[in-house]
Amino acid sequence: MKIFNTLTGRKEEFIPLEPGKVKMYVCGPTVYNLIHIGNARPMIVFDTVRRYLEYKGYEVNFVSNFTDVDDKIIKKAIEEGVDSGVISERYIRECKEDMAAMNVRPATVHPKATEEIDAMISLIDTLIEKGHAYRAEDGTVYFRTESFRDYGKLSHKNLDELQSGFREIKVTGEEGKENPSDFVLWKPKKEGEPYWESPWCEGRPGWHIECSAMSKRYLGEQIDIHGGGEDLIFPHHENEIAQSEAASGKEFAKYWMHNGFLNIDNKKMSKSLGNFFTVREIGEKFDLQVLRFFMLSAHYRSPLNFSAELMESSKNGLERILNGLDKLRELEGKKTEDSGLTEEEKNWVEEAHGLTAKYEAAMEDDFNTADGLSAVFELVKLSNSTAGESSSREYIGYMKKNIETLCQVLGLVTERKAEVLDEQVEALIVDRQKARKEKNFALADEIRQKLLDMGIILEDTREGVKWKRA
RNA sequence: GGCGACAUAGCCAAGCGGUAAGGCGUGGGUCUGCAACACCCUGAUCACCAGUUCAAAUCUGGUUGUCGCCUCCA
Repeated sequence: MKIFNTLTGRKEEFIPLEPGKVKMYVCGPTVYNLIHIGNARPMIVFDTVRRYLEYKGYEVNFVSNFTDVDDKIIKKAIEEGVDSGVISERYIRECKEDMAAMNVRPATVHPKATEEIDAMISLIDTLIEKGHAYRAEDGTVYFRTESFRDYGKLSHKNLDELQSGFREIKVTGEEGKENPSDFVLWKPKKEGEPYWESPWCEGRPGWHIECSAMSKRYLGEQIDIHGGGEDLIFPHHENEIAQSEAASGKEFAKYWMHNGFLNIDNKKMSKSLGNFFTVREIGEKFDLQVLRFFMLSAHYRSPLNFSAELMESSKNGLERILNGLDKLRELEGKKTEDSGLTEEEKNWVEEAHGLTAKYEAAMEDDFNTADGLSAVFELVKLSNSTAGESSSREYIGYMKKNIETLCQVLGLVTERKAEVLDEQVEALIVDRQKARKEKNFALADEIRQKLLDMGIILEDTREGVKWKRA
């Protein structure tokens, strides 16, 4: 299995620190509002990575944090006149709901920054002791970037370049820094803000130290994979490396994975441009499985443009897979006896094996879900054109299981939501069937239109009448 | 200003040196009372220019265009 490592800029063979086990950490959202579809991309991407690793037999310890102390959360709390904990708790709850709707599995652990302050203080303490951090006059603690030789190794920049970049920017309120590229580990409280006691001052942790501390606490000093959006490469991940490696003297993460951005109209989403969608908003118009399918249809490192048209197209594509599976389930339900694979079916099974191999090869190559998905489509086509009434039970079972498994690895829910039709709808369908039998098609069409108005789409298949929600 | 990514059919998107996967859409056909589903058929020489090579969408150089990071950000 190959993974593109931002650290080296190359695809590398994946070798876990400990055979059979994978330790991964993915930077989670700051919970000050409903998550947007940009936040959803890393969630879906890394959930898929995790699923594939598990499919390969790895035991995955997956940690993803919630940043629940931050300027934006505090601002919102002040606006609403509540404690900041009320805000963060609320949006953690909402975020988990959105994740579930996207079929993103909960992490093994979801640590919250506010519950890990002790670990952060102790890490900062170690950094000060080792000369990698210092306390300024006002109690702010900064990381001394010059003390860390490898600073810039992830973003492939050196301190000189960074500093020439910084020259363009006015830095205010940070006069206590020895160097403009030093960053905050601990900052003093301001009036009305939540704070914690520390050896330096009453205050709160800087953003970067959170992830270093939580990763260390739940996964140890060294991890296999660290993931996040590409915008986190600098400064967030660069700083995490500096903190973690300066403190432990060991390589922090072996593989750094970064997903590309989700754009709207080819522009990064931002509130100022007004091109901003929450997952919740999209969920009102589409099943969020469609959003997941959409995101997996491109490589995770490519930028991906979002639009309603593309969602519509994804919806139809997903529907094709689901329809194929429906057909197999129908057929399977009718088969009661084993008859064994026919010679012809053996050939098709052989062909399906080849497609499964194609799928795996795609996933092995830096999680090429777009290519993996194409193999699923080919499998669906094979199934659609070969499985029927006369197929053996083994063949139908095999095809069904195969497609289902590959979809599950991608986190696509293949089961239709079990919905019960109310009696009225049920009765209308019976009436329509009766009308059809009597060749009273005018009445039949009238009933079908009536059902459509109620949001029920009918399909007359060889296996009988099927229905689905619009 | 510094660093980097990308440019493949109407749209989305794989491919990473051996002669263009897949999906959506369009048009035609088969099946069906009709519709839908499904199936069959239908489309590109890969931004442009130059070079390396027996062979390039794939490598090199240049041009143009788009985007990102350098500041909170997935």
